[in-house]
Amino acid sequence: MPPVDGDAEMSLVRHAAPTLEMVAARAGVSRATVSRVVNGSDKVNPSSVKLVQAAIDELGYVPNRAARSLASAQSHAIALIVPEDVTRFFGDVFFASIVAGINARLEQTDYALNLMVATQSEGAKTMRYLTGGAVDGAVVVSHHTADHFLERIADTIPLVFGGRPGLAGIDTWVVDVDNEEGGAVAARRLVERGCKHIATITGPTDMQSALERTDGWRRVLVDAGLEPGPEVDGDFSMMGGARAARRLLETYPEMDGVFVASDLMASGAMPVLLDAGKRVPEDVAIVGYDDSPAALACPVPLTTVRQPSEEMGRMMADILIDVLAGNDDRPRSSIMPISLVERVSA
Amino acid sequence: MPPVDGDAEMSLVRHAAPTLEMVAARAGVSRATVSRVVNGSDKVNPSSVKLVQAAIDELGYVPNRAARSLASAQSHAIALIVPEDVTRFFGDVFFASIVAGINARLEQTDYALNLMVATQSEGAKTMRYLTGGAVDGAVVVSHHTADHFLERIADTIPLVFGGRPGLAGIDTWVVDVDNEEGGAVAARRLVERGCKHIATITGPTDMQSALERTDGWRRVLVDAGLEPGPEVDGDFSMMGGARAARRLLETYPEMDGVFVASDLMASGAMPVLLDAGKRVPEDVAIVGYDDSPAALACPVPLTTVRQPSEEMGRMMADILIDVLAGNDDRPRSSIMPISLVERVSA
DNA sequence: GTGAAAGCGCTAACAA
DNA sequence: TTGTTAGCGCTTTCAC
Repeated sequence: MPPVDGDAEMSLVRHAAPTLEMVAARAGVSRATVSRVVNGSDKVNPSSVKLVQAAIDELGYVPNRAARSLASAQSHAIALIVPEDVTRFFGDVFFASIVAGINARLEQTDYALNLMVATQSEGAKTMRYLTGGAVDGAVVVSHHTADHFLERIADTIPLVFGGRPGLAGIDTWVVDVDNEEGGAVAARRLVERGCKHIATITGPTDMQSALERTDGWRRVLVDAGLEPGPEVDGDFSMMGGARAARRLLETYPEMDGVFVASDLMASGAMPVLLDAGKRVPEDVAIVGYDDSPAALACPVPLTTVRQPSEEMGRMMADILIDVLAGNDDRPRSSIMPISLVERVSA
Repeated sequence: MPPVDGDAEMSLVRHAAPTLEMVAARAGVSRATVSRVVNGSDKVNPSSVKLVQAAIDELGYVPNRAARSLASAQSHAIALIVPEDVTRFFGDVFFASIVAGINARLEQTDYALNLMVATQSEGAKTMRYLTGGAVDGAVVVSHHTADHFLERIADTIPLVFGGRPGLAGIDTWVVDVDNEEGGAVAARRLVERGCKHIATITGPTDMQSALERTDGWRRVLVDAGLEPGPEVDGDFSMMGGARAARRLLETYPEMDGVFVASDLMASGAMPVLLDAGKRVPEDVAIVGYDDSPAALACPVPLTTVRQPSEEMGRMMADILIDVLAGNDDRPRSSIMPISLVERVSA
């Protein structure tokens, strides 16, 4: 009983996937040689290479990942670990861009990206997966100080953290943005415009990134010999931004410049200021943060601080790939620079 | 030369991962028996099961995925295909929830989720990956009519489409929402409230989902013996919603109810109406769509139509898993019901 | 530079 | 119910 056409159906004859052995036979060389060509070994006779390439093209050969992984003890996959609610994670444009960057870098390799959402209770399954050789390394992206199970993972496979500082206890690679400098750049812009009474609408005071932005803003004002204006919490939300703007209008009417620590808050604040009869940027200049779509949706196009989120993703992937290739001497910490996107509001 | 401690470093002694064979030895049974236990075969003596379980726990055994895949010709991985820009895709809360649902269902299995972003040019690499046995099946999520390369993939591995209708030419599984009914539910709410002059702010007229919502809205009004009010394009954006609201205020001042086809547009429109002195819901009732965070951020909490996006994701994964298990008689099309979230605005 | 041969860790007949 | 025996398709020494 020949197993050849065992499960062939009438309508769908599925050709058996070509194997390395078939390529070897077709090209008239050994399997080892084909393997060398496929993996780009330099010690192969050019003429053999040509033969093998032809056979590969002709047969449409694609190496079997499972077999390759088994033999080489490498999965050629990396995990994207999201230790958080997926919806909130992906709803954030910042993270979405990071993923885009990771993906962009990975596209140049043959690494596959596995999505691992480490939900509340199920840390155990994730652990088994990650430490069981399913992936060669992982990228961890999150707002929060990460969970402790990551510590144990970190000494099984290489980890690269992104977005925010990771664990205190472990020594892995971290890619982050310079929030302090972001706030500083925004403030500098306002100062250079000639603003004298500069306030800020901040993010929640229990978020590290928010605090750092405010620090940078304050530093520049002080350095410029200006009295820093009020700091009002806008909660990183649109409504919060509007509320904060109203408050500033009351308590700080002389305000002629304001750094709003997220574009979303700015898109809530700006209409309030306009409604109050302030011209933007003539009467009050506004600098936002994020360079999100909201920045363009504002009544007056928003000058804003851009975070290189996609580049961050690319960098994270790049580091991991490099480490996986054996170059684990990359710097442990990479702080990405921010930049100012100049539009109309300031 | 014993290979045992070949690459052990001073600081990091990595124990060799326990294999099935080691478990078998520890439990005093054959490898086949261990395999049966691991894969939940029912033809194993309970006492053997207990022995094997103990050995597994003790050794911390985790099956090697590569070996399993190679031997069983199944990857135990499925792909999430995003034929679109990642940032835009994940920025959409609707899709983010779908991914959450897919993930939730997959968590109950040992399928891994591979993220495949089929970017512009690189269809070829994706093709090779998908048809090369790297995944057992795939879930495709997108706004758009999908690309043609998916057709070729569809006859290699099972595909489940979600979000919006997929290709015309292929016969696979589709999970979608009932947009027409969504518009109808919204309109019905307005009618039942006693509104007589009901307008709608629509999405872009070149999007299928937007058109269907308007159709449902119109149908209900006509059935109720009401003259449908104006349909104004709000572009699915906040600014567009505000613009549309202003337009309605001018051209349709008698308006006492409005269906706004996305919460984002509603959050732009509502402030305009309030500013014009309209009370919500007393003077103008508003029903939104999406049940997104924006619905709660509105000045008046928004009554809105909820799409079961997470359930959709779960359903998609469920279908795929089922099909992969051999039950390919699942209905080709699953239309998920929408529901009304009742808050204050209508 | 090339080939032969021995596995990687698991599953899946088949025998017992 | 259990054990034995072949491989799955690839990489990788090791001779040549």
